Amino acid sequence: MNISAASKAAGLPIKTVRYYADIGLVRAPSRSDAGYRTYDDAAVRKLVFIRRSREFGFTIEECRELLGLYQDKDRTSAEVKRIASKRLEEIEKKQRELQSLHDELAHLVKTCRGDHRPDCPIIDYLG
Amino acid sequence: MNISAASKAAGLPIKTVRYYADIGLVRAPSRSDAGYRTYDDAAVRKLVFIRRSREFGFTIEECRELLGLYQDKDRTSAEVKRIASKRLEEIEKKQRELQSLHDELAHLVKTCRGDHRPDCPIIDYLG
DNA sequence: CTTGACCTTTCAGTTACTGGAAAGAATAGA
DNA sequence: TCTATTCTTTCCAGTAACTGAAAGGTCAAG
Repeated sequence: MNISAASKAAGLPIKTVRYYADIGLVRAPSRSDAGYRTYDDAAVRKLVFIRRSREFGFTIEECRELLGLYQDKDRTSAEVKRIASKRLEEIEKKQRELQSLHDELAHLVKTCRGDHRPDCPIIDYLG
Repeated sequence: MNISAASKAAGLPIKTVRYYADIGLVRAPSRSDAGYRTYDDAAVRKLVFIRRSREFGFTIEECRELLGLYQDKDRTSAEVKRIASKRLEEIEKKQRELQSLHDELAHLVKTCRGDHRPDCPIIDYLG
């Protein structure tokens, strides 16, 4: 499987697949005589694993850890859970931040008349 | 006012104040003989304005626009409201994304036993 | 006069890619 | 077989919004 087939199968842009190889996250298992990266199903599975992990917002380094655990038959689920819980807390923190931002900004937007005149509670609040 | 006093008054790191000057967002109104940036109250007010805008998540370019409107006595509140509404929609979009991420991940974390054994619904889901 | 705090510029690094250029390799069609 | 197109390679640069560090000039206190 050349890189374009692998990238399609994994649901990732070619550039990204190459990037993941560069940083040693998921290397192509082999190269053709001409130097083309050649992927097999196992490599594609790893790419899919990374894509899903990234979709959850795990950083590349966390993905590296998770991929290590994915391939480690002696892993403990406690280790996986620790990483996932950390991410979950970050999500919850972000949610709280967004919520208060939302409430404040929504209030300002609601009270701004949005007409041709210059007076504006949004600007007043920021200034 | 030298840069450190201005940065304290504005609640921004010195590096950031210098950065904002570099990109032409808020330049120091003058320089001392030795070339030190010198800030006055009006400049500090602009820095505070930018800080608050950034806290709402407006991009630097949006901050530039907002600062322009802040200083424009002929602005219309409609223009301000348009920018703020756009940001509000982005926040709401992000909130929806985070909510579904949260629900999925929370479910996985809850069902993971987190013990010494390798079987793990989180890893299963990602793989 | 020296010490230490403060200021300057410039360069590099951060995250996770993405775009583009130049050039070699493979393939399909005439 | 020749050619046109597509695929691949590597390398370099850019993104957003800073942040850290290096190397050196300035200023106030003791």
